[in-house]
Amino acid sequence: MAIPYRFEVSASANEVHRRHGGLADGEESGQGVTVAGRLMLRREQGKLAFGTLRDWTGEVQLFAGASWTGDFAGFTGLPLGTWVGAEGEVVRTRRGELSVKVARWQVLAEARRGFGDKWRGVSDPEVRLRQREVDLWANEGVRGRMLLRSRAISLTRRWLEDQGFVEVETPVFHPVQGGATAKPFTTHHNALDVDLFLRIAPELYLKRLVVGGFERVYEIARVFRNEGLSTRHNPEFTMLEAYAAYWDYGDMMRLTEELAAHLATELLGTTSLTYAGRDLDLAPPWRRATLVDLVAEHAGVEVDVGMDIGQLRGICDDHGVPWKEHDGPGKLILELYEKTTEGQLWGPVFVCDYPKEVSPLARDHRSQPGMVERFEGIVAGRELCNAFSELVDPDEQRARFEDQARQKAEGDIEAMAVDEPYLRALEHGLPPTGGLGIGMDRLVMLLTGTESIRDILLFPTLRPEFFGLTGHDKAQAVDSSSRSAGTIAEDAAQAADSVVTGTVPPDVV
RNA sequence: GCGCCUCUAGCUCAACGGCAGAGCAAUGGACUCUUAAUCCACAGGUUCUGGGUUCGAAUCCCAGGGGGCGCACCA
Repeated sequence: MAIPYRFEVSASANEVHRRHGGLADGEESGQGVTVAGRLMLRREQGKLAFGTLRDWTGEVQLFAGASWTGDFAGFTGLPLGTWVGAEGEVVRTRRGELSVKVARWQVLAEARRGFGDKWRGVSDPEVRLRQREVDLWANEGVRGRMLLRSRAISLTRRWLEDQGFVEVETPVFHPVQGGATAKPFTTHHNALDVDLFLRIAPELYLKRLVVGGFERVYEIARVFRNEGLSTRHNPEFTMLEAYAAYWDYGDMMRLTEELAAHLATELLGTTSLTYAGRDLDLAPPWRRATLVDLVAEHAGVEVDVGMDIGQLRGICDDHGVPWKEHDGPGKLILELYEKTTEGQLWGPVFVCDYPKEVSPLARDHRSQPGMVERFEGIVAGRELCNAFSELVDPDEQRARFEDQARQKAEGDIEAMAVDEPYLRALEHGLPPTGGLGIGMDRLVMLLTGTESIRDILLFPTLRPEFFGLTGHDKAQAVDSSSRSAGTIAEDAAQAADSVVTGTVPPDVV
């Protein structure tokens, strides 16, 4: 059977429904269409056969009959999952299902592997995550969720551009670790013979662009952090960073809440969400509260960066918060907040004003000594964003970097290094600037109601497959060390045969 | 890294110390309005691996492997 090189589609499943939704039961439209997609279900009835064709806009029924369909026998023998192109008149069956009455059809791709249980789908995480192409067909809602992510990113770009922001691309390879405190991945460039870090944040390059006159700039940056995996962490993730000259962190709070509300309204039609079984309303304005006030509220204790270190350690002990000898007052207060308060905040809430000690890139607070103008947006007990009035003073920045470098020398691999090119840029003058970083994956999790980051990443980071094997197959292959390599390769081919599937209502987005 | 849970047919799952099963998929057949179509027939297994206990192990124990969740680190 010859597979064509192209196929002319005149209507998507969704378009067929839109154009012909008014047909009465048993009525024929008199209009022909060609449609294409995967055959997901098949119902045979003697000399009639019904098939459910799915494309990425939805589903439409194929209605075949021995008296009007070419190669009717072949049609009834199509394995589920086959890509089919079909041509025929749009009709509504007597039982009320809008259908393409198939005159001619052809296979556009064979499905040598099935999609498993057509009703229950596939639940094995190994298959769902490693073979996302299978998951997308087999499990309801997966494709719609992934498409929603795509639309969220697209809407974010459009919205920021409407606010006068310009998108840029800055280097992924960084010679100096900076812009955040995190463990980097390292690599090496041979021709230059230099070690490089994969970026943990685009922050410093973006602020250099503000120095260069890009007054409102943003990047949707894939960043990399060499840390653990969890339902909320993937080693590579997507961070939106935006910087606006002449703005402070208060302006950035407004930008954040307006963006989140805009996305929710556009994608879901409302800012009132349900997440993890609880109500969540993203409508602005979000609550603003200082970090120390929230600690007082949730831990029942008043703290201040001016307090005696011994007293703060005692408070940490009282709340079961471990501390280290070299932790200063600011670090202790942050630890206390993170252990006792952050997870309790359902939000959305802007937690404002952090200790200077733990914020090397944020500007001194205009009225609170020892604090900086920084906020984190907390939603559902998690950090959604982090933003500041940016530190613009090169001397102060150098002192903060040197303090970071000291911590690095003491063994803190997450601490920043002194970034001389960045300091040189600051010496050219960074105007007052507001900066913001939003974890886009977490924002999409909120919008899709998913509680695992892997549910909104098409291909999350996983342990690599071995010879195409996973799980116990791999164990067996390794165990059978007496076998030849060829045998293992054959086993791999068989093991890869695990297939999958299910039914899926139309996930029209 | 530590703790808990889990691994049975292509998929989803039963059997919980006594003959390893069902639904779906696949295969063969019946059926001119189906909707997870239905009906009949047929086929499908190293119960993750290795060891142990037992008259007898998918089941209990030990070790290893894969996966999940939680903790820690972090966004």
